[in-house]
Amino acid sequence: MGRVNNEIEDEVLPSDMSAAQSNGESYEGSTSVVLKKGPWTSTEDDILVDYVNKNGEGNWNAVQKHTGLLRCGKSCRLRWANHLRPNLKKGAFTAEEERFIAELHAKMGNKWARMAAHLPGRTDNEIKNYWNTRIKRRQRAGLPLYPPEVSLQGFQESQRNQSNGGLNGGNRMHLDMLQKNSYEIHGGIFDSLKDNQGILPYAPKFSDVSVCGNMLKGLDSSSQYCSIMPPASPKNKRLRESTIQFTGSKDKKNNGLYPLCQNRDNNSDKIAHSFGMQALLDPGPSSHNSMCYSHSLSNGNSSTSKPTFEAVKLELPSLQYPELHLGSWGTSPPPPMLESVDDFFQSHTPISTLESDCSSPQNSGLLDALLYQAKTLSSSRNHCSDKGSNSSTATPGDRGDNSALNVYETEWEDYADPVSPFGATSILNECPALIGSENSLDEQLSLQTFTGNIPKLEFVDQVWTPDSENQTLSFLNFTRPDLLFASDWHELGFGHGKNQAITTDTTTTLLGDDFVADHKHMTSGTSQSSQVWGFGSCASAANNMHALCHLSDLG
DNA sequence: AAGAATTGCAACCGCACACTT
DNA sequence: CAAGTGTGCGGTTGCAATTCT
Repeated sequence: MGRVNNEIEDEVLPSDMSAAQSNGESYEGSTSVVLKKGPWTSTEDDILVDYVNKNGEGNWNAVQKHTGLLRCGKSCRLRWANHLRPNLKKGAFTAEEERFIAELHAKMGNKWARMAAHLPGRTDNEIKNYWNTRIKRRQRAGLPLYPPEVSLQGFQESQRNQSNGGLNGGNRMHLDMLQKNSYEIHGGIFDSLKDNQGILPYAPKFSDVSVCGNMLKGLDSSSQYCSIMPPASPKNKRLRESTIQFTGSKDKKNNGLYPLCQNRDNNSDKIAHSFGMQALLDPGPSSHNSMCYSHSLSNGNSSTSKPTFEAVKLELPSLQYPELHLGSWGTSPPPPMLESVDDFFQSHTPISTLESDCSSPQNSGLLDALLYQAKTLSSSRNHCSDKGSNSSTATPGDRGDNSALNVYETEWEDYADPVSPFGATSILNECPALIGSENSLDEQLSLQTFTGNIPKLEFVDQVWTPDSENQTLSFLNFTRPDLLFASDWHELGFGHGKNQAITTDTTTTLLGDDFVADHKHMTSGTSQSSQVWGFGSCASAANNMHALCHLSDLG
């Protein structure tokens, strides 16, 4: 697309301003100099390019003085940066770029300039436009904002955070290291970024500070994302990092040595941004430390309270939809089924994250994934009644084969601006139950929202790839949504190896001993994979969740 | 074929930070 | 140290192109 530029007109220095204005151009400025606005002409471009070639970038306000170009400095800079500078890559984003952007956005949120720093030849404006378009597109299609592999990566990293006892607010994953595998998978497309590999030993050290407490305490409910919430702390200074991003491995500051003190509040703020959680996280003393769904109890009425983030802006950091279809919360009429499902999964991406990247067309990129998912969703509507869940259908092998999804090979970033949704917040946001022992009763009871949305899962669950689905359908002949949910929840986070013990502890705390007993029973009574016990125990877990929710209703 | 609606992009705007004076 | 200036970032807007009805 693109407008037909009126570059042919070449009215750089219009002597007849009224004529130019009639062409949709406008002028502004002081009495001495009237600056032009609107589309640039080729002549203007030439002038600007010539000026930059001679004088270099910067000092944009001098352009007008030296060349007579009737453009303000900001406009010149923008034009240069977005259209005129060399090595700009024009045209549609490639599949790899799209996927990479998704990854970056999941980690950074709407930090377009920083994202652009990772995409040579692309501008922040371009990425921003692309992303906004993508949001609309996927929302229309009722699809998750992030591709499954991105979601899974975040989920697994979150799990890893959990298993490491928390994440210090100032000790962040290094983005570049975090994405190491992605770069490798993307096959040298982002070679420059590979320089970062090996700078740090892949496993960073974590502090023992509880991520829940630490992050939540520092959460600055900036009004940027929720007009309801006044800023609770002074605005953090913006960090100029775009150049740091470029420096890659050569920049020690960006490689794990960032001062912790600098980031604490900033971290919390950004993390909250990443999750669109401000409203949820800082509603005031009464709800302190309440995580997702805390609205359920914020006013003592678990079922009728309205969400506190009605004014959430469109920032979508991290595995979150910008718009949560708030109508689906509380007692408001639910939105159309498909969107509801989708929204649910924005917040609980783990369920969809296990879709095998190897067996689906998603390998071809986000657009393909979009088409594929849309098709699948569409077809699922016709089959949802005879198919069980799914999320467990991604086999351990699926995960193991996908290096991009292997959290244990990812690196931690020490981002000065840590907005990674892949921090422990992710898991808190996506799986409130996992918060377990560290959480308040509010959080546990808030599970009601989970179960309340469960019936919607059936559709989205069908997104699973046919292959993996077939493998496990025999186990999944459930119709109870809570079972489906629970199985998803369990299978995703807890079904494998070293995580099981942690999982069991956590869930025991939350869900009670009978859950564990059930778990043991299932594991001892069958040789099936962890998927099986996952289902069985999750049935129990789901029941307990229901009980909790029921309690909250009564309360 | 025509009008309406939607889409996608370029550019602008306001704000905040860094640097200079 | 405060004011002024330059720069960059993220959000928003305007509008041509495209698609839909």
